[in-house]
Amino acid sequence: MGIIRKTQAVTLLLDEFEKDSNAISSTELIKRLSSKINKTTVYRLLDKLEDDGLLHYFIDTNGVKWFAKCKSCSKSKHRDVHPHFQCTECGSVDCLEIKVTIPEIPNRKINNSHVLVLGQCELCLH
Amino acid sequence: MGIIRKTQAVTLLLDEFEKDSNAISSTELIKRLSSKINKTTVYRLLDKLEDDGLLHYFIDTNGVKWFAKCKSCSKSKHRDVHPHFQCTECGSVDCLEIKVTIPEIPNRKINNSHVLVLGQCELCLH
DNA sequence: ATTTTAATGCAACTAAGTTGCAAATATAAA
DNA sequence: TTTATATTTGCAACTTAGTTGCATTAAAAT
Repeated sequence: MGIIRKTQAVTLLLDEFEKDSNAISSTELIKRLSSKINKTTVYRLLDKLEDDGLLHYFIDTNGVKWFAKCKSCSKSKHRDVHPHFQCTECGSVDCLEIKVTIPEIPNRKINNSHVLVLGQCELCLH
Repeated sequence: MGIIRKTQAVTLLLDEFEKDSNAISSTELIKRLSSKINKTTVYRLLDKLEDDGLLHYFIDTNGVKWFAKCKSCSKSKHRDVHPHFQCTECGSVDCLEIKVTIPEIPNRKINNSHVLVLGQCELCLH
């Protein structure tokens, strides 16, 4: 079940992703919006927006959930096929445009894959 | 800080990984060992054994932490470079022997990468 | 304007994981 | 073999992320 009504909370939440082109963790979002939206609502909206193909998420090596805007997903074809990058210094996360190929595996059917690349981001490199 | 003394708890914990060649989630381990080892100890040992290069872990798309035996890791060179596979039907997880290549990315330094492949395992395929 | 139905806030809850500290136990020393 | 010392363990209490049920609010449809 996705978003049906365009409420204030929906607008406020999506605004955060306009401001910030990187991925945002769910806890960070809850902090940022705490004065305006209840955390329960934030969790529920994130779920729904992910359902609708407007956001996608993935989980980093610490178990933290990160959300980001989808660029070319739809409700039916919602594949966050792109890898994500996390800086081991500042912790920031963003989406990568590169393509990673997973080889076939005998006796298994591959449906999807999640790739998280760890390293130093542009800012922390200098 | 790694394992210094070979206690009963260490033996019991490592036994679980002998019995089960697949990866085991931390919560599953805590359940299995609940009558013999306190959960605090289980968490602490998992940390230490990971430190020592005897176990490695990764996190699945639900945020669940899975541990597995290392085959060729050491304390200094502890890289779980291999991808992991999770069956979307039964939820089981294991280590893959395949090699996945991550291309260079401009303006970033790649240190490591985590690959999780999702699909149907050998058992669930039939 | 009124009705219908989705969305929200709140409080209480669950589950995973952590912390501090006292007691137990493995190892080294005598 | 016993004693000393330092690591490991269990316990209880805590933290933090995320969830649930339900009454209230606010979109949107009539």
